[in-house]
Formats: sequence, structure tokens, C-alpha cells
Amino acid sequence: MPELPEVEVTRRRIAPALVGRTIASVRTTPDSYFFITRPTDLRRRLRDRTVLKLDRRGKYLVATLDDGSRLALHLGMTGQLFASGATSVRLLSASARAALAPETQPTFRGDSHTHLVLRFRDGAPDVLFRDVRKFGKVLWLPAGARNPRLDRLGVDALRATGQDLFAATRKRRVAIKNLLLDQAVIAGVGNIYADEALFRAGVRPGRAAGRVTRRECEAIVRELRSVLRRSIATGGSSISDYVAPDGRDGRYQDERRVYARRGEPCRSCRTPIKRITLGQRGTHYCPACQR
DNA sequence: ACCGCACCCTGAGCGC
DNA sequence: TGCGCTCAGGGTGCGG
Repeated sequence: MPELPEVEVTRRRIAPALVGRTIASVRTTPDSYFFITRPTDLRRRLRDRTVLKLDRRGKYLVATLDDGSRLALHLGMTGQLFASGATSVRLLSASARAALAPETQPTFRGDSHTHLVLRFRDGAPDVLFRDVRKFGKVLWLPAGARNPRLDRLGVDALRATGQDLFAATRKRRVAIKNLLLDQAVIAGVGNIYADEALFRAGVRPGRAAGRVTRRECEAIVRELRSVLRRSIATGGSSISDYVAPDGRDGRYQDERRVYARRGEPCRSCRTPIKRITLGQRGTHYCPACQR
């Protein structure tokens, strides 16, 4: 689900519910590989801590606490972070949606997929982390601790330059699309925005990275940043699960040119959009516009 | 060092 | 209704 724009929109909209508040209690689902830090440790470490700030590193959200420790969250594919009181049908399973009376907007109260609930001392709305597929992650880091998951992240996609990409592509035979998805090269890019940026840059996703020119790398990163900024401005892409912390859908899905448009006409030349598989990910491009 | 692949998990949507 | 299949916005770890 969430790539850089969705994580950034989530950060901006959940920050008011989190920053400056003191955690009174923590509820979790039973331990699973979702928890890099065990639930018992999480409860002990987070209780009575005040959240000082909330940052984004690539697709991670990182909350800094008043003892210098940090809480890092990754939304994986289906992670949803929101405040209690948010309403969205995207927080419900299809069967639960079907059972709803028309036009009703239920308040979500937590379910078996809600793996983390933070309750605050001032009585502010709880912050909930729901994730159906459990590809998300929760980890707590002691003050000053390093972590390989965070340390390996490359330059943030919003700050990347064509030169960053060009340098990483030399002598690489992987598809340029796969390189864009490598968080160690440029952090924050996922499947939607990789496809969209490559379309706008006119570069085929399957091209060997080492055969992409400097000029093309400049174009790819320029288009990537432009697409990411535009997506943030429209609230991200709500295609299946993504919903902002306030329950609002994003709108960027309406502007996408190739992602999940297999067989539909290219918006600039009408050629049907192709779908191939690269690195086990669905990959979409226009066979006429992209070389 | 690099690359491709299996795998982690649950659900939706489809054809039969 | 139900079964079996494919697909899904993520990342890690393994073997060759």
C-alpha cells in the first residue's frame, strides 16, 4: 500500500494526535513477526513517554520520545495508522461493509487486525495501527541506537538527484525499475511511483540499469520527485486499502498514467498499456512512449 | 557484489 | 455456495 506520499500524508495528519502527548497505555495483538520489538517490551518502554516529534525516513515513520528512544513504524502493504474517531469503509472488511446500512459511516473501534493501540494521558483520541497482512513493522530503539533497517536506507526520494541514480546504475544489469525499488539506493519509491516516473521519463522499466543514460537518469528523478510531490498534494493514492489518518481518501489514483491500467489506452498515444512482471512485481508501461 | 527467487500473511475478485 | 486460482501499494534472507 503505502509509498513515500502515503507515508508522508500519514505523518502530517497523525502528528497532531501524537506529538506532545504522553502515552498512558499500550495495547497490542499477541506477539508475531509483525513486532520486531516484543509486545511486552513495547508496553514497558512506551508507557509514560511523551512524543517529541514524528519524522519520516523513506517509508518509515519515526517517533522520537522524551527519553531519546525512538519508535519506528513501517506500514508494509496494508498498514493503516489513524486516530480513533476516523471513519472510512477502508477500515472494514468487505463483509463488514456489506452488512452496513447504506450511507452509514461507522466509527472504527479496533479489530483483530489492529496490532497497536496507544492511549494518552490527556484523554486525546487513541492512535491505532491496523494491518491486515502484517507486512508492517513496529520497532523500538533505545536512545542513540543504530538500526540496520534504517541505516541501509539511501537518499530520500524527495531529495534525490539524477546523479544519485546515475551513480548507482553503473555496471548494474538489473532492470532500472528494480533499482528504483531498492530502498538502499533511493528511499521511499514503491511500485506505483516507479512505474509512473518511468512513464513520464519515457524509459522502459525493463531496461538494464547500466544502459540508462545520465540524461535519462536526470529525467527519471525529476519526474519521480514531481509525481511524489503531486501525490502528497492530492493526499496519496487510495487504490485498495490506503486511507489517511483522518479517514479521507487520497486522490492521486485519478491521475496515474500507467499503474494498474493494463489494456487501457495510453493517455498520450492511445496504445494499450502493457503489464509485465519484474522482480515479482507487476510493472506497467506504454510500449510506444517508453524506450 | 550481484541477482533471482521463496517467503512472510490475509483478503478480494474471478471463473467454474 | 463453494473451490481453486491470481493478484495485491512491502521487505528480508538465502543460495548460486
